Amino acid sequence: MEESLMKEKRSRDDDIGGVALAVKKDKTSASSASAAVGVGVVPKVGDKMPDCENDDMKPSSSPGIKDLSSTSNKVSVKSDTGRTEAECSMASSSSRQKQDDQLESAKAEMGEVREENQRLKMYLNRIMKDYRKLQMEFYDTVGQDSNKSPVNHQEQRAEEGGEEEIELVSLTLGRFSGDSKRDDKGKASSSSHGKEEERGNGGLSLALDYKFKASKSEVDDEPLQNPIPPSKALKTTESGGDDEVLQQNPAKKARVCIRTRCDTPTMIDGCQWRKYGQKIAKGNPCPRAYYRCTVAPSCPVRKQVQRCAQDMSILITTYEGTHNHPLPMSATAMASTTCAAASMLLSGSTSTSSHPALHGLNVYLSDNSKSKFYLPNTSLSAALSHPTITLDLTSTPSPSFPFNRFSSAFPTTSRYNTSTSLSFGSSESNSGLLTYGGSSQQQPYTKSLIGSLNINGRVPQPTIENNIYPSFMQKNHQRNPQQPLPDTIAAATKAITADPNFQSALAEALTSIIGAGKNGGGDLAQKRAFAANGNIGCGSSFFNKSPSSGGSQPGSSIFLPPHALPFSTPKNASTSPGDTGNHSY
DNA sequence: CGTCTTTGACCTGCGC
DNA sequence: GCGCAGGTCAAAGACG
Repeated sequence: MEESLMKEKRSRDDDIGGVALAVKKDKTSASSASAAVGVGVVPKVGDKMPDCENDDMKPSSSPGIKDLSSTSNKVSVKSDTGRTEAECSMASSSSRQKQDDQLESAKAEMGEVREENQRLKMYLNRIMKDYRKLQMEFYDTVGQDSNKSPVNHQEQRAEEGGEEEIELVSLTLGRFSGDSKRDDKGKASSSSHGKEEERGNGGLSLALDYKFKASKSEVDDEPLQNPIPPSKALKTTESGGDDEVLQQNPAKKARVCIRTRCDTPTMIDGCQWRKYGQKIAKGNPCPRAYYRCTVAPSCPVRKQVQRCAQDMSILITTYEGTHNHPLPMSATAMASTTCAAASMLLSGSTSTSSHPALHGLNVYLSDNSKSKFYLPNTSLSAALSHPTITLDLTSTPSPSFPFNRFSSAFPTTSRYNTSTSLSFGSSESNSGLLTYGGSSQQQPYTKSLIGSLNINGRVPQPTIENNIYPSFMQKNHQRNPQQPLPDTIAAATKAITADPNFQSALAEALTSIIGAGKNGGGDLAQKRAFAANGNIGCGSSFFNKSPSSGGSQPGSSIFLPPHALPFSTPKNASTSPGDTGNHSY
């Protein structure tokens, strides 16, 4: 709204400039005409431009519409064309009269434009005032709610302090503009590497965005970093890191671990992976599979997939590295999220504020002092050689989480003695996939999913064959009546993330958004997502498509049947070639 | 026949 | 220095 107004205002300003330019143009033409006369060119009949050459008639840099008249006054004096001064004076007089007319009309026009501009300014100011007023009301509401929890209390304190971030939840599909830093250092590998990176910088990225409005420079936070310092493999392919990464985690690889409930062998994230190894890790009877990105031959990104020892239904996928190639559109969602998580991890941030893609995902950060930050359900650890951030998509946020859950799996060190967990909350859903349909068509990426998802309180359908998008808030109220969930966006976020079907629904919604516009399927997907009784359609056809039907299914998600055995990895378990993005994990 | 997975061997880092 | 565990390599086999 604000932006459009500014645009409009700018447009008005341009109009003003156009008028001024037109005036100058007239003057210029007059000057050139007079100059032509000066060299003996006969002016057209009826052309009342002065016959007298006059250097003063040349365009002046001054606003000087009045200059026209003033220079016209000198015409008769300086005339050297052989005409009498009287003739020259008559011509000058008529010319001056015409110019005066033009001047008057131009002045009148400018006056009108100025008035309109003033009106628009007032209108803009009024809207800005209303906007701020509403903003303050919203903050007040959030502040009241935040009193009920230490997490929100901190937010309120931040608001009151005026220096900390003030949160605005928005789930956005947007472009990341800040990959510029990532690729600066190491491009030992292919020469096209950098170009691809540059190309990718403008690509679509998709993230759950929890923006801190009114916070200085937080929106334009640092570029998404490559969380992975160079590994042995990376040394020859890419630098794998920026200075900050290297400074903070020298010789350490940052990883983003994602826990999902998933019956499929691997989490389908839209990227192409090739299995290159498998190991039985100590303490876990389930083998750990090692995958490498095969979208580009030199891509250093790896991922590890392992079942949780405690709960075999939980799939733990660990990403590391940075894609040095454009990503399939369907892979950008996961890439952005994990990239943001890694970025947060590597920036050493104990606040989510610097990583918008993680905001709104109920992230707790905790340290030894037991003080809580706003990072529930995200585990952050550097226990081993790699700082790892865990995004937990499996469970409902718990106040005691994650310390009990991850304490054994991710022992902390003195330096990174923090536990951060990020939860989408899906304790029941068995669709751990985070698959987003591919599409090459650009969409109005910056959408607020809060609005777009159209949460309307409908009862979710029991199966994915139907619209499964539930009333997250209502459902959450029913499930946890003791938990106050006030009617605020923060509460909505909490409710959304706590809902078991959120993953699927969100994935579908994002699929719809991204996939829309590429073809009919995309449009259909969008319609499914945003129409249909206000529910987010969880397009059953998408989820029922077999992965074997081809890796390139624009606008489709892939749902592997639950009977698939863990680690009986199908070929092309996660493929989605298509459009490009560029992301790091 | 090309691609991918499997799997044992090898390498590397870390703790003792 | 040694052992352990994680991670990677590469040959062999499977599959379409």
